Amino acid sequence: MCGRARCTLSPAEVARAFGFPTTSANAGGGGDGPAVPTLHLNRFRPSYNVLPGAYLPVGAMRALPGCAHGGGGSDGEGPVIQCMKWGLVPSFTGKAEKPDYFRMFNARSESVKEKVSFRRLIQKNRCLVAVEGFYEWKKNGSKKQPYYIHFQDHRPLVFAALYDAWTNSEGEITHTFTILTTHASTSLNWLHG
DNA sequence: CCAGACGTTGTT
DNA sequence: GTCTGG
DNA sequence: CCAGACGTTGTT
DNA sequence: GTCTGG
Repeated sequence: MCGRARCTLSPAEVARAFGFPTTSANAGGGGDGPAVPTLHLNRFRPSYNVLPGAYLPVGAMRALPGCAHGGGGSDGEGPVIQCMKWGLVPSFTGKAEKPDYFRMFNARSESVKEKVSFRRLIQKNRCLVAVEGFYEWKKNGSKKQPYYIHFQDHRPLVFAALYDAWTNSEGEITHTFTILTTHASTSLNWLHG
């Protein structure tokens, strides 16, 4: 499970985590950055306590509708880094509804292909999300203790995710994503009970 | 057919 | 948008 | 997911 | 204990 995370990664670190190219600090003269198109990165607020409803940089392979494959190098295709809100708000959500980012912030990979709300996104709406780590709470009697999960070498974690776009009654488009989960690794089993 | 839901966790 | 329940 | 509230009457 | 809000 993952419902709370830490992300203070720079755009270049995010790009590297996704395996996307970056500009060299030497050549540019102003420090390195993603060498792929970016969108709305200014909306990202680095935080040690990111929760659903907040923006995170997401990596995707953008393909414009109507140019599914074989188009030549238009800027509507290829890798892109875009800010999206954590917590899937499906495109079919009513325009007047209040978006609920907490209802679908995770999708079980074991069942994602069977779930009506997710399966339609698998082919064309995959994306990646990079964070430094995430939090799990352990119940000790009546108390809850948060633990921070991360790699010892500080390599970012890269989650598989699915995204969608929702348009509200004002015509504003909100991009959201859900992080795929899987069974806990054996080294984290102690945290799950 | 139409109406209504569409998810996850972790638990005894 | 797509599946389930009635 | 966690944190915090959890209500009614009758009013400016 | 259970629901709402973030």
